[in-house]
Amino acid sequence: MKTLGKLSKIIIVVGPTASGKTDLALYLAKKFNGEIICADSRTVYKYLNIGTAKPYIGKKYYRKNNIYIIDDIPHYFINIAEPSHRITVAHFKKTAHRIINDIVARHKIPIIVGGTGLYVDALVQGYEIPRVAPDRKLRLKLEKQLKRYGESRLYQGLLELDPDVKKFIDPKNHRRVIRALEVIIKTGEKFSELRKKNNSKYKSLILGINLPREELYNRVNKRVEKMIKLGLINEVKKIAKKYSWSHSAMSGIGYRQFKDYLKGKEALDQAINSLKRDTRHYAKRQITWFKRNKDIIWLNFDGEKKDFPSLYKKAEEICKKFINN
RNA sequence: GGGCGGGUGCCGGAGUAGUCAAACGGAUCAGACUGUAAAUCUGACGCCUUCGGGCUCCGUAGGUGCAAAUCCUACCCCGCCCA
Repeated sequence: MKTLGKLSKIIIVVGPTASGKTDLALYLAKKFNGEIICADSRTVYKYLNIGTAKPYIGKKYYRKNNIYIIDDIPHYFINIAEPSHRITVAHFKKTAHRIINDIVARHKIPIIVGGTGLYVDALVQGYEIPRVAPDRKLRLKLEKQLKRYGESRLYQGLLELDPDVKKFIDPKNHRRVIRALEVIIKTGEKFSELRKKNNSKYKSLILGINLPREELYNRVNKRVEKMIKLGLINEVKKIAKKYSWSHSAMSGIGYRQFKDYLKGKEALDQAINSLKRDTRHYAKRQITWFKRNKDIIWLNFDGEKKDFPSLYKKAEEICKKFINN
């Protein structure tokens, strides 16, 4: 399965939330004639602006069709869905491929910026995602079974169909158990054997921003405060009026933390503290995810010197080499 | 000065003689993850360990008792009330 010919080069910028990915990507895009694709499961949704830290906040931008031109750099995969819809990895992967092809055809460099590790990997590592769209009815049915017969019985059933699942799905992780069953039932094949990787279609350079934990958490806390000042609460109020809390867009950090507050069940500062905490937890999960990817070139941020310029310079150098090679 | 309540692991907070290294929650750390992924889920969390176990521990110091975080005595802190 070798891809013939020259592979297109793409640059990927990853890192935990609030690490400064967005700005670094913008910088690189300007230097290298790039265009940006957001590998982010939340900025895809319209109206969720402040809480998802959309890249255009606080910047000059305009819209052209579905593309956001921020600081003169096109950004894709932003605001393409209503919060009542559900965007999935598969959707991301498909459209990202299309966008990349388009960018490359215009002799520009695609730059993927992403906090959503799964999305990034699906694209870069060529995940072959089982072609089984979520089946609501089936899921409901399985959930009912789970309730009636219990977790261990459902899990045992799953293991009978596909023993290897034991290695990577915990019996308590109902969501994953149900998805595995869904895939197996619909395809008649083993879930564990369907999770495959293709050879990547791209030659990719992955840069990761790494900040000392303490520094990162400080930045997270500060960013939350800033979001509040920018009017996050009003934003959430407005959206909550129109969309149900059960939509997956509303399950995101920055929104669900205000559910109880808006219902008058919780104090505001408590909600804000939860938001900070959940964001920290999220950052940690992202770090865990990216850590295992040995292809990432980590750019270490010096917490004492607070020297972002030299980090940018280093990133720039690495990219230059990559592109000219 | 008098009265009452209380001092438990990083924090909150159970426990009032044996089954207690001490429930539960939070924080923190580590991890899993292929169509909800900013989702969902797991583990560790006094110290040491050849993972069998060993050691230290519930304000401090003594005491009772086979056995104490739990009972007694003194002392030191903290909160509220009376003066």
